[in-house]
Amino acid sequence: MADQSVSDIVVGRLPLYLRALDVMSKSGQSFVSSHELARWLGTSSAQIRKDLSQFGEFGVQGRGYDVHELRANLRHILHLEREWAVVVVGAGRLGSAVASYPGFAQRGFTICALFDNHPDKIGQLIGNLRVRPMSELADFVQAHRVRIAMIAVPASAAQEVADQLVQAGVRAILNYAPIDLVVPPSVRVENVDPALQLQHMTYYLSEE
Amino acid sequence: MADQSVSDIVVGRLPLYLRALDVMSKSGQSFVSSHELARWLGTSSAQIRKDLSQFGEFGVQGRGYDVHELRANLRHILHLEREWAVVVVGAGRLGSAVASYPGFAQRGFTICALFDNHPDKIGQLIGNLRVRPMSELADFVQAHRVRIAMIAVPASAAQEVADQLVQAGVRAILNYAPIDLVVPPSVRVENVDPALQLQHMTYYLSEE
DNA sequence: TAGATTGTTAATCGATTAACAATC
DNA sequence: TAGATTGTTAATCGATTAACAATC
Repeated sequence: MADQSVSDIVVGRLPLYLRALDVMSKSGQSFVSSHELARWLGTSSAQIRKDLSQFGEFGVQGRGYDVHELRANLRHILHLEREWAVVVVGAGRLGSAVASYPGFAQRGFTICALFDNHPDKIGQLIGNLRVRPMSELADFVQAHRVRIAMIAVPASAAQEVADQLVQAGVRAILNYAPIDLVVPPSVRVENVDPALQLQHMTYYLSEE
Repeated sequence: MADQSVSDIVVGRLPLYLRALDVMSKSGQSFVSSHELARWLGTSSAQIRKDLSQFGEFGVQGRGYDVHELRANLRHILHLEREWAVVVVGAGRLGSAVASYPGFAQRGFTICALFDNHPDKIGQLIGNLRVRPMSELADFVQAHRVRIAMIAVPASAAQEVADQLVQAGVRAILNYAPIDLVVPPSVRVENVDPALQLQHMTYYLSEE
């Protein structure tokens, strides 16, 4: 009922619920029960009801949840009613791909700048962004009040980049470098390392 | 001691330990204590010792763990002593980036084929791979005994691709499409959806 | 030996599940 | 009203942490 302190694990499931609701909404479905949503997502209906109940009473007994309304509520809870500006650091192969990936803009994240420290990269046009030198990073982040950054530099440079981003005011980092960043507790970090996910799965694959 | 049935959450941490050991190994460190590893990874030493103890007794009292030896043990446990062949389905922007990303090969995953069903794409050279038509998928997977696939097609096509992959004998899928795949219990799926991770973090960002 | 760190047990903590009264 | 599904409580389950004897 009150959201005085919701577990991070519950918060992490909300975007998943939202993604499912987006699809249902597009397909014109107007109501959904916790059972149906659970089947869709491969969880349990009890978990969905429990999770949602931490933030309010969004359902209707006997009917389920209004898809459009629940979607709006989740977007509000997750602060997704606004556009978020994001900077990308690293304009190599990975950084370029990340910066041009249309999936971010579709879900409310506008990539507004791309930084690199390599002279050959600076000034290049990637997608519709000109690569900027690292020396402009702090000023840019402050001037545009950017709160979110993605790191796509080699592991050896990632921590230093993270330090600079935090110093400049970034509060959330999506880290593509295969290394554990050290940041103050007020800054969130999420890691993307698909090779790690493959290595998790190979445990279950028998040797040929 | 016995690995009769280790929780998936523990298995998922092993690649993280391995990644840290790779770095330590390269920097020439020969022993590491659970405390040091925990500091490095931002976990607790008790958790590391508990996790590792599920698979054997790898440490030495008073000294810690031999970096090289523990690394070898983890690689063995995770079935990473061999190269794994991987196919990528989807040769769009995302699939191309994924197929050319050198991070997979570095960690033992060889991308050996790239498939797409779009006539314009088929035959194109991406990195050193020629894009193959979907019609060749099943034969290729069977002939080369491929067990791992990555899906990088639009959400609307992902489930059908997954069905074909499973049918052909794939046992582990890394899914880049923003949708929950339905597969038999013998097949593992891991999802990559960075936008979801951003949406998780925005919860903690105050409105401006 | 003295100091350090493991592997493991027991205690704690938190998350998931089951069940059901409330109610649309 | 009868049927369905919520929100919530209590019970279960599992994961993390603390502590320490064993031992290098």
